[in-house]
Amino acid sequence: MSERRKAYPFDRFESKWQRLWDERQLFHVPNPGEAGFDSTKPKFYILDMFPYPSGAGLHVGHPEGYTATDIIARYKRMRGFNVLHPMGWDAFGLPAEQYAIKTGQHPAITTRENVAKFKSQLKRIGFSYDWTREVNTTDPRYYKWTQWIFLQIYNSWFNPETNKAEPISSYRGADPDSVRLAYVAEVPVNWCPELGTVLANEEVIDGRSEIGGHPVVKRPMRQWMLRITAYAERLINELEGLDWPQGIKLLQRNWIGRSEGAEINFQIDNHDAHITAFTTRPDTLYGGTFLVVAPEHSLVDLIVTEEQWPAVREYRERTACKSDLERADLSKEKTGVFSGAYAINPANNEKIPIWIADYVLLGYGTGAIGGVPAHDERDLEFARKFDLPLAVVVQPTGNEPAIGFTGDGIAMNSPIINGLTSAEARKKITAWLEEHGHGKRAINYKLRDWLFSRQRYWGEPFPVVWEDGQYRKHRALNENELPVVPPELEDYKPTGTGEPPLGKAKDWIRYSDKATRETNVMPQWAGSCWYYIRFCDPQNDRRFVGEEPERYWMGGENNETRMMNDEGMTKHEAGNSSFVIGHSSLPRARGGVDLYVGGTEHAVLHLLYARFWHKVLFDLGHLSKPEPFQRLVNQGIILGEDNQKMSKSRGNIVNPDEVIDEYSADAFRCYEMFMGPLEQMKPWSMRGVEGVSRFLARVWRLMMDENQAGEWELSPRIQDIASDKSQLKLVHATIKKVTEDIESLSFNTAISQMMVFVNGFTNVERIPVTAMRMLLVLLNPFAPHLTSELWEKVGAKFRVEPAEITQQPWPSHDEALLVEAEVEIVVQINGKLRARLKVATDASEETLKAAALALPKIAEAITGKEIRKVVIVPNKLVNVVTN
RNA sequence: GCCGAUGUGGCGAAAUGGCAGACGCAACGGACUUAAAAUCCGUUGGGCCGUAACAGGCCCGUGCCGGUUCGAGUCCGGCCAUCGGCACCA
Repeated sequence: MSERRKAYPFDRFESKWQRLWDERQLFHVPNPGEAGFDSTKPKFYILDMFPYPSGAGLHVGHPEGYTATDIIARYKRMRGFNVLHPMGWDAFGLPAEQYAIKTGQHPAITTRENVAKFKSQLKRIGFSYDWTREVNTTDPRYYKWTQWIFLQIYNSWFNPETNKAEPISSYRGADPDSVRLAYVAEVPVNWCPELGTVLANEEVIDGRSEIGGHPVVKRPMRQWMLRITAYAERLINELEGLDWPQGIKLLQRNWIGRSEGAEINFQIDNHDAHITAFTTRPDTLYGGTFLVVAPEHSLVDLIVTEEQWPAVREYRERTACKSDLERADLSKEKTGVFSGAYAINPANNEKIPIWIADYVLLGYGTGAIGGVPAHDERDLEFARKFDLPLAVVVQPTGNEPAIGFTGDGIAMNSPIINGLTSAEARKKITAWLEEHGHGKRAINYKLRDWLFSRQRYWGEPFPVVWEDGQYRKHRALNENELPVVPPELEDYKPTGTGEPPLGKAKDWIRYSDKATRETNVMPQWAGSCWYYIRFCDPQNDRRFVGEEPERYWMGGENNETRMMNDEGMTKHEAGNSSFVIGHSSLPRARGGVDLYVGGTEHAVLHLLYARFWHKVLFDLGHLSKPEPFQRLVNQGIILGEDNQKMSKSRGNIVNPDEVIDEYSADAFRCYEMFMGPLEQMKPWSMRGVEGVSRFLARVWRLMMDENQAGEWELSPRIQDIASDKSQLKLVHATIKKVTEDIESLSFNTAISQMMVFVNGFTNVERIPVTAMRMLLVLLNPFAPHLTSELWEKVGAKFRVEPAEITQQPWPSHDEALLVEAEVEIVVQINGKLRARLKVATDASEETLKAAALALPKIAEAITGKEIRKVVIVPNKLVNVVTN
């Protein structure tokens, strides 16, 4: 196999073209004001999710999305856009640090090596990135600005009046630290002993760490938090205008988890205090027969009676030991303990017992609930376990039993709201509660504030110091003190105590006589939260991004000239004619990245965090639009040949390098796209690669012959002659299909059409050079090396300007050439195909009907039957309906 | 349990409500070759009828059941299966 001759001599020219593209800086796009910037062109910002450069190198999943965006980037350039298509490295993170722990090698070295490997692999595939814009999150010139953004967040607060972030100086309250968007809290966190760090909720899956699958326990620690919850409402509402898959929007909405209801105050019997409970069903208030508070609730200490203390203490200790996994285990029975105290149900003034149970979570709502066993599954289960009373207060509208009915019905046994529908009842009782000072309308979110510190080495240090003795008062550094560079360390191991590894760098920690540095570092998400902004102006050392480049690349909302250009650009010479095809279906920019392609795994993590940061920076006037990514597309996962997820243990991993060695980079690219729809999950097939490589070889041999000496030369079949009618039709049908399919990201069918084209010219003795040129232009975004080489060969004999294929304008098709004089009409009887008919195109309905009924087969079939109706679709079919 | 996506030949897949299976893979047959590989040409959803052989014809078929329609892979309702997400969120 390995010694088999290559299907075509790609190994002789692929690296040549990659080198030439580099040398000629062909894909470098200048910023406004820079040399070579063309302001008459519209912009298009097309972005990939930048990778974490792991030691294992690229696998075939990465280049799937990258190939799709590269095709569009190349296509858009040919359509006359200024295309921003950058790549960089999300290089902070655990693996490099773990490697450092094992070997003592500094993570920066590992990172540099891995980046070099990834970069060379990407270059081998022939991606047209503007490498002058490469960024690396671990570069001090980059993370200086990550730290700067943290300072912006730290130095601002969310003003509920204006519904946006403002400088902290505009806050009039007593304690600004209590409202900062970045704040310190002693919170129960997800502590992972194995990794020696805390993790965000998003990084914990089923009570285990997402990375490594180690157990995670709850433990209170001093942590930096970002007040993302302040933006919950906007993060939901502003999803609306984005061109994202509905599923991803839904995932984010569910993650944020908005629910509307009421907070109700329950007076504690014999105490001058009350417990506030959140509920989405205030209409069931009369059914509340007990109260449950979370074990960690602050009022527990106050209300528990003498005789109940031992039981409560024991219960609290027991729940504290539980992992999240155990606590969330639904299959297990509910647990809880009576506090000894009672509260008053404000609706009916009844005394109800207060229980303590871990099915109530401290982190959601108020950490206390009113138990309504008749109309809530969990409360019902709890009530049955501990023999608490039930009260039915909602009458189901159907035949369901009232006990355990959780839907909306009619309120009953509830004097204030009897007879009302649940929706009406909710409104009325909430108004009643507000009126009597027993509660108020409230909205709650599942979304928690973002736990933003990590006890690690390989991350961005916080630009913060602690003054007045250890951990007393935090103070942000000045901008001019950035970047804060992490110290060199001998030993990167976690301390195991929760004290971050940076704590070992005694000299570094000491900031001044009375101040020490913060030793936590930022999570990996920090760098990826804004890299797409930095790409607009990556070399800027005075600002995180220049105002003009930001406005140009992220501004969106095309002005008149841009609109005109977008349309006008399609007007190019195409074969023998010019014709403008329909407008682009890729959306017009409304701000932000025009197209962002990446995996679904980032649906709620990266994409939510980045939106949050973007909005803060927008509010503070640093950015021109409120959303970072206008259009999002998720590529599907590529499975192994065995239809299983690719993994080392299954031994089904496909290495791009090997595929390229054997079949060429172009075949690799084309196969990745030919496999199926971009967004679909699909299995790899080496046979499939071979098939696509055969197609590319056919393109090669269409234009090249091998002479006696075994050298390839331009085939004498290629001649400067006109295409015949059917060839012209094929050319234009292909222009149309390929253009439309690229616009709709249907790359697989675009390739199919080009296969049809090539099949049509196989064994043709005299091939019109114009048709071949057209094929090369259309195929160029998919197979840039092959088409560049052939373009050059063809150009050597038949001169054409410009000499570089990547600078060719994209053609448009002539609809008139697609119309045949005659069309075949399908004739059906009662919807079943019975005959075919050739008629002149655009024949009238009468003509069609007459011709169809005159067909012997049809005439015969309808003899003796009544024709009830004849359906006629011009140029398509005739359907005769009989009885 | 809730939410979402998907379900079409031996396989990857195509199909503005209008000829189901384009294109590719695999398989089979043929040409070229001493032979093979490569290449080129052809056949290829299932069943039945038909013919000496072609030609030709009929029926069934897009997970299952029903509906709308002259006509449904496509639209509507209900199931089933697979995958993904969330999961005591009050």
